[in-house]
Amino acid sequence: MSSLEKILRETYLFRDLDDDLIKKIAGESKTVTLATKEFLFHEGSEASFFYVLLSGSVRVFKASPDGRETTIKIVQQGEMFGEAAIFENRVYPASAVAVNKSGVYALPVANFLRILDDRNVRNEFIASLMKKLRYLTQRLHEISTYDVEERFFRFLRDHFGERYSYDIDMSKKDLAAAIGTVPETLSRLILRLEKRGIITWGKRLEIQPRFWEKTPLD
Amino acid sequence: MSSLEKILRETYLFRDLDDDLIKKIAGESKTVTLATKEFLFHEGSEASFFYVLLSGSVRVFKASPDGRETTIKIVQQGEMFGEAAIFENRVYPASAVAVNKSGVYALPVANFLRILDDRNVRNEFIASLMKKLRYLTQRLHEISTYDVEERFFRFLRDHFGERYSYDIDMSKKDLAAAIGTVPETLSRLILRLEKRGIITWGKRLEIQPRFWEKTPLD
DNA sequence: ACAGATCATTGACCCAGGTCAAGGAGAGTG
DNA sequence: CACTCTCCTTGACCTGGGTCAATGATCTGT
Repeated sequence: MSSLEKILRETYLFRDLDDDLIKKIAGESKTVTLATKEFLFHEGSEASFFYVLLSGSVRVFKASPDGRETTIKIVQQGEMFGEAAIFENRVYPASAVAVNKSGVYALPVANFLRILDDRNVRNEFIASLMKKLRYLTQRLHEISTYDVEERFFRFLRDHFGERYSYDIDMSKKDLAAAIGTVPETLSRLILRLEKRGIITWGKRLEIQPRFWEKTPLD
Repeated sequence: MSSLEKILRETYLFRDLDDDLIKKIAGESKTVTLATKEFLFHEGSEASFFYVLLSGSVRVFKASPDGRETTIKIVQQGEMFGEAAIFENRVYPASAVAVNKSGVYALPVANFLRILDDRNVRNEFIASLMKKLRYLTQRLHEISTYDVEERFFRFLRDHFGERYSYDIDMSKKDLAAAIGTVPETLSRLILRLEKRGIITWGKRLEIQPRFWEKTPLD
């Protein structure tokens, strides 16, 4: 079993696939390594691959003609992305750029349509789509309902888990984008939270243990 | 062929299905009529059906504990909705309420899993999911990038088409929700646009023909 | 046709957070 | 080591649009 096959076994999308299918997929696809700030694809360009994130992290965003960007999601390890164009619209509806050094598994869409006949893959695939649907629905709700401070904590919890100490592996600029604001506002938020004694932002981000207990985010 | 079967033939999700499958589906599902403001399902309740809108329109929204709502989408005729819970999460992630008198086709999720084996249905289904994914992505971007005025015109165009005269078949309250604002702001927007001579809101909403030409929304 | 409820409009107020501008602090690079 | 970039921070400013409240206008059920 090649190393790529092993990697595939680890992505939940393909873990239940039988050996010959895995071989087939592995043979026709590839892994790509991305440097920080390197683009994987651009909104509007032809979508010939879709991806699964193996390591690092990738920011998916949309931009308007005037240059304003909306970060849709910071992709997490093991998640698939760039799949929105498998059928008709054969262009990516958003852009993807590496937030830091990342590795992705790239699968040609043409092959993928065939392996959708496999019931397990298909179900995993559809389940992934629905998970994304729920994510976007939730995000839309959060953006229009909660203020920056609440979005900040929700992002921490959803992205890193509910911890007391975080290793924030991205620039504050990217973090600001991830919670739907600008760096200035994030900077001021952090200052305010430090003054209130709720967080400390040194090498790592520390959150006062009492805090989560006081503010159940749901 | 029963009348329900005929209706199914008209929804693009099932139009390519062969006769015995259509019969099977029709036999195990039902149509429901909703009065204005009647709920079809509530966020968090068990999802045993998913739906296709046959007539009227339905508003899908999420609410937070404190009562604030976010309208995710005004469902259009022929669109499917409430499907996000077919696999794991067997509860609806949002609520659905009729904006005006509506008819929906309700399909038990249990049956649906079986008919996903049919390649055409499956492809239509996945294509629908991806369309929704693109919709939500776009909407997220619009909400965080464009102001109320631009969202107003984009909603008109996306929901009714690029016309000069509209029959707005929903309350201003719902319209305000649909573009992500409150009735007061919409009211003031309309006043402003009328003063500027861009629209007239009588029995129908009229837009000055020159307007669309001057403002290509993309 | 009446009463109560919901919807729409308008005024007054206010504030979260975006924009613009000006330094500083690293971090590569030649 | 100087030079350039990009990032981060902080101050000053301002505005879109949300909130609250009061008054009409419409609608609904009985």
